[in-house]
Amino acid sequence: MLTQAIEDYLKTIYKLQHSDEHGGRVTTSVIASRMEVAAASATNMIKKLAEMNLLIYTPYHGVELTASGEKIALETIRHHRLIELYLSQALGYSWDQIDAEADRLEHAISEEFEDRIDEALGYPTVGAHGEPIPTKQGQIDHPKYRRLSELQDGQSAVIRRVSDRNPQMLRYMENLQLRLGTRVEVTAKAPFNGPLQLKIDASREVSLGLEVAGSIFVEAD
Amino acid sequence: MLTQAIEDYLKTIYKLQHSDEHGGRVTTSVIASRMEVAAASATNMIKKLAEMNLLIYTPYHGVELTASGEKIALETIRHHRLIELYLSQALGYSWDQIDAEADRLEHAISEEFEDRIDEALGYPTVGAHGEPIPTKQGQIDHPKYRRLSELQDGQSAVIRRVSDRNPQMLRYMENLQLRLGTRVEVTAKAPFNGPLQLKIDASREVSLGLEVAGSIFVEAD
DNA sequence: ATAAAAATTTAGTTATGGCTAAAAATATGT
DNA sequence: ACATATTTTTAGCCATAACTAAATTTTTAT
Repeated sequence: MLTQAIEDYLKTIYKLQHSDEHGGRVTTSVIASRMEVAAASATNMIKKLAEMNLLIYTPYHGVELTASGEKIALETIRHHRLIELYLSQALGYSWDQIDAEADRLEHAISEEFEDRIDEALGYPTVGAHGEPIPTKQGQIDHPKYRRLSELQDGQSAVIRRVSDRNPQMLRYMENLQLRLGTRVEVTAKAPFNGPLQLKIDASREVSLGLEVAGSIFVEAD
Repeated sequence: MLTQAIEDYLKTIYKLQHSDEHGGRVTTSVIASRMEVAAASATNMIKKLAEMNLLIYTPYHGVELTASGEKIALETIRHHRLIELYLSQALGYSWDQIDAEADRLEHAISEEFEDRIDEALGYPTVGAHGEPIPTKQGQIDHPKYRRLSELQDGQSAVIRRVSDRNPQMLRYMENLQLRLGTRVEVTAKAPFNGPLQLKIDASREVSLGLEVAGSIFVEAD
């Protein structure tokens, strides 16, 4: 049976596998910390998922999803991202509210619901924060955008994705009108990991800390 | 903590208390049968709910919700009926599909979601099958409609509510275009619990079995 | 009134998915 | 290289909510 917990673990593991942060190695502690459970709890679930052939588990060294594990992860992620987009497009939710709501709804909806909101949204390929939405067949691409924080002084770019990890940060970005598709230009970069000066939509100027700039992914010209 | 199971039991008990079928006495076996669990499972949960002061439990004789139990039940029912209506109005679901979907979603949505679909629907007071929607404050009225099966030959009435218990029956009704607000006239009643002859919207004539007619609630002229 | 039937509760088991504490394995620093 | 620190696993426990089988209570029928 596919419980909510199983779907959550697989989703988390998939995202960890495809994030550049951990160098591909997805360990018990990283999973436990993302899931906000004790390491022992993660070990237990990992053993169970290995038993179900949803991932390959090398004790003490980490996990890797199998094809069927990845399939379930992508279905869950598809649900999540379609729901997020629906919440923001159809029900007027703001950027910072959609993730938590979708986290609960993603396990409760049927295929029917998935199909209907997919249709209502016009078969979108990109979610509310700019993440790719896996197809029903489990296809997904991983466009490599640069972090806004990596741009050089004078470079101009368009916002393509934002990290959805921190709701407060999302609210901050929204207040600055940093949205998907917004054009930004780095007009100055302070030294010693200082903030960067940003021109938004060729009009307003703001100063942006590196933590925020590192959570914004852009396509440079 | 309010688990899904607790909400489901309270909702079921509330509905049983307010149905005319069981003469007010809500017993373990009735609850167990509606919840589709073993009687022993129902006993366990009832004891737990009594412990939580959500109902008054007289062993061997049945249960009665307390004010706080009823409040939770009505919140759950409100969620359920708003979701059902949203599924049918905004996403084009048919009568027979909405109950099952809402049964899962009702436990997953936030107050925020409730408020937003309430607004999107224009603050409705009646659900997709004609049931009253409790207010946010927990108010609800119980209009007493007559069953279509109780009408006499020649009587005319308007459909105000249908039972949502049987999806197949709901599909059958939809096929006959028996909807909320539809005018029906009993043109003949066969003896020995036989079917009744019905004129729908002053045009089509159909023969309707008593089981279906008993699941349709009308307001007679 | 009492025996049989039906309903209900009790007792004990199971699966899920958390937890802590202790043991074991791996990684790190000198 | 080896002692120490860190990570991971094992062992054992807890809560939830289901189950079956047996015991008990209530209801029904004679």
